[in-house]
Amino acid sequence: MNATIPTVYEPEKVEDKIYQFWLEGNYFRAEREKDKEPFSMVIPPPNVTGTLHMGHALNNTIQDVIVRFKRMQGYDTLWLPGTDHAGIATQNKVEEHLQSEGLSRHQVGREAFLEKAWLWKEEYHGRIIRQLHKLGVSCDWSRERFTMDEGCSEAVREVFVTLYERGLIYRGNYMINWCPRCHTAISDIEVEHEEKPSTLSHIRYLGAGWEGEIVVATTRVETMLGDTAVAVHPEDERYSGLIGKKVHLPLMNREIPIIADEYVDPSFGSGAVKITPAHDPNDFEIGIRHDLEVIEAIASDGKMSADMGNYAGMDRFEAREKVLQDLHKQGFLSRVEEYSHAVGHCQRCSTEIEPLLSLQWFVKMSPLAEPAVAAVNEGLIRFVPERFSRLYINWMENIRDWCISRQIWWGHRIPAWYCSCGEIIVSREDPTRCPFCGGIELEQDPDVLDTWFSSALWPFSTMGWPQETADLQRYFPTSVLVTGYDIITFWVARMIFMSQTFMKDVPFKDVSVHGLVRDAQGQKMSKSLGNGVDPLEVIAQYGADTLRFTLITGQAPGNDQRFRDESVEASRNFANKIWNASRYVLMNLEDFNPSGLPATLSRHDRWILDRFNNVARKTTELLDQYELGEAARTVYDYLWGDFCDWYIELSKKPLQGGDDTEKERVKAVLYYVLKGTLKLLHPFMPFISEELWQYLPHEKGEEAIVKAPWPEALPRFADEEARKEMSMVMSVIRAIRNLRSEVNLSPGQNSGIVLRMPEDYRGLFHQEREAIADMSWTDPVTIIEAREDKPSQALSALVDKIEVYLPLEGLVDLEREIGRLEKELYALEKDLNQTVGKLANENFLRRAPVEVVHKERAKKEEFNARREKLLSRLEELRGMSSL
RNA sequence: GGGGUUGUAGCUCAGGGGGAGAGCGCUUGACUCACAUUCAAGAGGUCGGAGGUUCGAAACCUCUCAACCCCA
Repeated sequence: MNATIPTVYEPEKVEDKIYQFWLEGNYFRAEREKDKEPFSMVIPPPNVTGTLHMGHALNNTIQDVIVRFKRMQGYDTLWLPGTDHAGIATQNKVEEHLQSEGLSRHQVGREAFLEKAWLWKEEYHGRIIRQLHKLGVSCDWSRERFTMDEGCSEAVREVFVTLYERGLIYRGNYMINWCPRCHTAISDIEVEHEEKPSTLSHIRYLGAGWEGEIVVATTRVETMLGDTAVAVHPEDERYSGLIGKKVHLPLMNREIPIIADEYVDPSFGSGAVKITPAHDPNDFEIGIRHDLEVIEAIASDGKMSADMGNYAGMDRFEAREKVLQDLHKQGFLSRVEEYSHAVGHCQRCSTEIEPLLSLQWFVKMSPLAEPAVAAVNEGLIRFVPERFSRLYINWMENIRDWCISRQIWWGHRIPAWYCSCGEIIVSREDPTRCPFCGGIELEQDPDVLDTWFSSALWPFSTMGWPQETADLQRYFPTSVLVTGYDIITFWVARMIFMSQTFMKDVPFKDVSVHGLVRDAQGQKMSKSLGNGVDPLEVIAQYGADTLRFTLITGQAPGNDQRFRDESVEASRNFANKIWNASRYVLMNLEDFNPSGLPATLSRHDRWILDRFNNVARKTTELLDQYELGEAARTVYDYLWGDFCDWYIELSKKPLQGGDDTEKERVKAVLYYVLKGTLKLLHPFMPFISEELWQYLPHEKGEEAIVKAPWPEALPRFADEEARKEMSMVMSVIRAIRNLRSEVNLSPGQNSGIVLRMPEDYRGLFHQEREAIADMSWTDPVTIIEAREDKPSQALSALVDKIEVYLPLEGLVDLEREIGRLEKELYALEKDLNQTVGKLANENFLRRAPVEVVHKERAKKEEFNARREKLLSRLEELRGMSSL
């Protein structure tokens, strides 16, 4: 059977089969096991708009690593999956689709449109779930949720009504960000600001009833049609006499007042600002303070409104040009200059947003923000890395009310009804008659809620709230949330205050924040640039484990990473390395019955067990700290460097030529270490580790690695002696290889080697003679004592107090050898001087920790010894060359 | 304007108060019975710049330059 294992790992033949095996075994199912500690997470629900991108792949891989680790550690784990209805984004997609059939949503009608949207959702939902399966994530699919399913919708309704009852949701006429293309209001954070070249136009407003003029500057000329004041700073002496007087508004034939407000920056431009309360958030605030008239110059379709005279019905950008021309013609344009300023764009469709006055629903934020800030300040919630808590707090402390109504159809419809008597009814049940007047002519608000409103409830709505469920009892609050820094304000912040309000608790204890996946050039992956790498294609070509390992090792907590083909190949090679290391072990494990480790172990065995011990401890610590990249690299280095390059190589001789006890011993160690290593690897590379696990002989209760117990560092395997001795032996082997390569000896070309060393090293090296010979392709290895003669013609090296000689009668290029040794001496003396300098410093001796001083002394001694040996060797060679 | 991140080998990046690291690339040698998706050896860096703290700084602090990001 083992002979049938291919020499190259073929993920495509393994992954689907293994995932099926896990699903059938119900390994991902959270069982509310009372005897275990709970560990829970909710997935950041992917949008049902499209397909999984690299960011999803990273986010979900991180979560999967964490949850698999915890599951193996014996926690009662729940990872709850689901998807998000993504209001505006999905609606746009469905509308686009309709458009391709020549239809608009208004032609189709609300009901039919929603039917289409649900069909869309079904299709893309299925696609996304299949993609997550491909990634290998271990979610509890029996608990999958959707933000618009019945339960989540009930939660949304409950929250809306309760907040309304508490006066925390209100309807008001306020300045909102309007997307003329999506035809809906959007919240402040859905606006993306982009610096753009533009022009700053200076317009002359002539005094009305007084001589003179005031010049105001604006980038949005067309809004002047809606101006209702000119503002100056109250202490600006230039204008002190004019406050309260009026100016004539050009083109519109209106007179508007000159007002004084602290908001005005007197150092900017002329120090006078035109005020358009209907089209600028700051102007709106000033309008309220001064009780200014509000004139809407631009309508919600992005065209000039009906009472804008000549400009009525004109597109806002067209109107800008026209107004500018007219001002110029009539002599009101003082000058126009180049200017760069930030323009708001719709996050979903990139249309320039228009600040508009509108009747919308809002969540009153200040009472909610305060405890939400406190939760982080008091450490109830911990951001990892810590710096993201500052970002969160900064945002929360400057928060404005949250506009939650959206003028679209796809989403949770606002549970508010308007009665002909003028009253508003907000209710948990759909009302049939008005409780105020008894009337039955009720009309539900046509708008739906911001998608993030339902996402904000995700950690508890998915567990059954508002019902009191066993899952809530058991798994809430969740243990950790894994998310990208780009949605801390959108999502994380809102979950925190909603959870505090309705669950009287934080939604999660830790927030593990990761960065973005960029392309190889460091640019953000985006559809418009076409530089996105499809995770599914990477999986198809290299396998899911490879993709996962690439994403995890490329990652430093909270930092962006670049996705490069070279890294993918490195991970693929690593997977192959694991595969072949396991093949080697399996090939040697025929007729092997696991029965624990033997009592007597060789130095090599003790060494690899010590190494494994260390790696298990370090990996566990790093995973506990969400340092996934470091953890993965730790396993990589150990598996490739220690296990493959050294232990496996060292095991070959005993397995081929050793006696039965020796063979059994090495097999037992190989089996033990490989099993442990596969376990350490499993969270990162679940498929290959499970596949190989299935090939290994099983002990009872070990039928799947998913459920195998996480390796712990065992004190009895800590072995400093083996560590030290092997380190010396390995250094000698490296030194020999080095010497041989100096003279281009290939492994096939045998050579003897002579090791000269002090008496107390001899025991160790006699025991390791064979290993040294095998690992450095030399034979015989001769060990002599310090007082014995060394070979006359040889290359030499020094390891600690051991002299290594590669005898090469008549073949030594003396000049070259002298040059090599001189170079070594030079480097050595540099180190030595540094150490000597330190030790000559009294402050160092007095203040540095004792261990450091000891270490420095030992270094000096070692360097000196090496230096002396090098010098005498050089002298000798120079003597020979002068002959 | 406010806040943040990054700057370490040719490239991409880890690391981090006490002897500069990895992968890829490059040079040399090897089809060595797990693996050429491999093995062995090597070259390559005053750790962006300047001050400071310290016995000791590439690491901590301040300033500075550069690139990027978020918020107003």
